[in-house]
Amino acid sequence: MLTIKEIAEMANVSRSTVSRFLNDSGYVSEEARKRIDKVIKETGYIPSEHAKSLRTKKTKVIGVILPTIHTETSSKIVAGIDNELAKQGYQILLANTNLDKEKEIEYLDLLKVRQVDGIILVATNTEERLVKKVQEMNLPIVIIGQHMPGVTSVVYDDFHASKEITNYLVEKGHKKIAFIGVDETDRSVGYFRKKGYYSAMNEHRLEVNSTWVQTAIFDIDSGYKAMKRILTKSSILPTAVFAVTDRLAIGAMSYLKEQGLIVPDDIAVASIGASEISRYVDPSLTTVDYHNEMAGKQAAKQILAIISKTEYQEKILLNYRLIIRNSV
Amino acid sequence: MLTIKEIAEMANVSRSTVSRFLNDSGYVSEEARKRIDKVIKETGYIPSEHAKSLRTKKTKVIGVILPTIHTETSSKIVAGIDNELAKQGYQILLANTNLDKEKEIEYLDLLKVRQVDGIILVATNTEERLVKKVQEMNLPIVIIGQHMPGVTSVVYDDFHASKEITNYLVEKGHKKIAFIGVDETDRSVGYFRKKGYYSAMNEHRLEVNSTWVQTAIFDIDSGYKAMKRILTKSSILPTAVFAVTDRLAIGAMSYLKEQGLIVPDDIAVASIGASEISRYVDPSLTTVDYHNEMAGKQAAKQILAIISKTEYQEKILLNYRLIIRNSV
DNA sequence: AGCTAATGTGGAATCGATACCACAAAAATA
DNA sequence: TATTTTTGTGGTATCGATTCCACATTAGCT
Repeated sequence: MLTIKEIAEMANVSRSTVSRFLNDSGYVSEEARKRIDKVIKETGYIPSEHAKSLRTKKTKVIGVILPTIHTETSSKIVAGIDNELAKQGYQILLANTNLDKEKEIEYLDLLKVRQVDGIILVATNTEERLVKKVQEMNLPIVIIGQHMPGVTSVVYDDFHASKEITNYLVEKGHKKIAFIGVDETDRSVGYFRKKGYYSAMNEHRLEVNSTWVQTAIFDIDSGYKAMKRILTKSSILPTAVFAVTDRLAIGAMSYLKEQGLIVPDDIAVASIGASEISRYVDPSLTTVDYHNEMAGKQAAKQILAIISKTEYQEKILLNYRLIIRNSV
Repeated sequence: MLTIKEIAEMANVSRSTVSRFLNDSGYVSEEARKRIDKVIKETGYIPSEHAKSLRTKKTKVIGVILPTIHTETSSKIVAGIDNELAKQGYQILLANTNLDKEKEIEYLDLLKVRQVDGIILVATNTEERLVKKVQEMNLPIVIIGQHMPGVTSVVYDDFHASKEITNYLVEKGHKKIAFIGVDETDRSVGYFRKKGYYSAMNEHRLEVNSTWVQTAIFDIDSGYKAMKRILTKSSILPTAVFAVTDRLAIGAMSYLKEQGLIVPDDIAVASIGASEISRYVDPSLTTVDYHNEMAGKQAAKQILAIISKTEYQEKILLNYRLIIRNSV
């Protein structure tokens, strides 16, 4: 590989001069400039980023830790991050945990070793150990999707979004509303969305039958099964169901159809996510748009601000938008 | 940051010894080993990857260039790659071209500068300049999705998949079959899939009305518009349509529904992709499963084989599977 | 005992860049 | 003309690791 030394020799200057030329730091005469430029163009020389980072301690790489890469939410977030970072010449080093909480912690170290300039963590939980680790990282870091004390974060307004969509179901005349959620260790999706649902139900003095509330994991099939449990175990059948993600809602609808029930006439379905297909399932899904790309974009902006030590907010609360379609 | 020098001092040995300990190269006495181990555990020292790569010329990072990150295909491929690479302690440096062909070439250089150990390119075209660049890279590289002479590649069997699904439509009694494709500079999705379609039509001596063949781009809305063009411009209406991707098919179905046409009774729809939602649209989509995760996995295996100089094939042709559902 | 081989250790060069500093020449100012 | 400033250049230390080599000590074998 070509090095700065060879370029220097070929252009008849010192390594220092070439370096100054490359970084536009300090004086370089017009003559020298031309010679160096010519040699570099001819040889196609590109300086080694590693040597550079070794000295400067900067890599222009941001580590991104994802719980899973093949969901629409994740890829939209990454797209948002990437767009913003690319503008500044930063790149993404990807770490996929596959929903393994242990790896979330592990990868923080791994990325640090790679000397990334910062880390964006799309978090699924707020376990003690993770929070502690994050706080001790001593490296610019931004969390997406969960609140952590003292850590810069970009969060969705899960409580209010959830409450609003439940309210909407009530407005539409539903009194018996079921809920498909996920484990509460996921504070945002699990805990706050459930709280929003209960809060709305309480305010309207509506009863929540315990069999109406089911816990699922994140895939479509799990939504199917949860809906099945609701229908088979409940003595009083609900007239509406709110699922915390689109995928769960799609699974639920799939079971309802199988049972010959009509959505929304027999049972209304609503969810959160606004995935692309939510428009194309039949009936189209009433859901909440969370602006995932915006989340990625904001997180990227924050991390760049932290790195460049310009001002940044500690907490960014994203807004959301209710999308009314035909499933309610 | 902690360096090897400090560890050496604290453990009362030389840097060489610490290095030998870390890499299990050469002799280290039991005593020294214990002392070093203790110091490292206590301090939480982690060696700098940059310094390491500077000397060893290895980074354990693979660059992945994607045309777009927020499609299911892409994220599945990346998931496949990631799974395989993670086993060997490799990580992914992501580069997203946003379908910009210029960037595809640019990123090859950019990743090289970062001294990645290899590159996996999910290609959308086989333009002269790109091919030339790839061949000149002088770095382990694997292409997914397109054929390139002299370059290791993992490809789908577009021609036969396309032919088979067209044949299936014919078997089902359709004689007037429309086609929604994409630009032919995308050899795989654009050119070969179209060829497969024509080949099947020819073999059955079926006529192809020119208005039946429409070109779209990759999103759902574009499928909608293409379907609209087919219906509005054709004097003889087709009884089936084959779209080269699920998203296009979903767009097409959405238009058909809007027009009050019943799928599959009035018009049958088939496509390629087997995206998760293809099961959940109504009617569920007859499509071809391309095993995208497998593509990623194979590409990762190939690149690791090239790096470690073990044996590898120049071309891997993936198999596919027809999934028969209700849209035909 | 005498000699080769195995075991252990540290010094120093090296990877490819940056950055500080000394110094020379030319230009600007007194 | 003398002196300060500006412009331009190269030498050298440095970043944090690895690796080769020299050298010492211990063990193993006639």
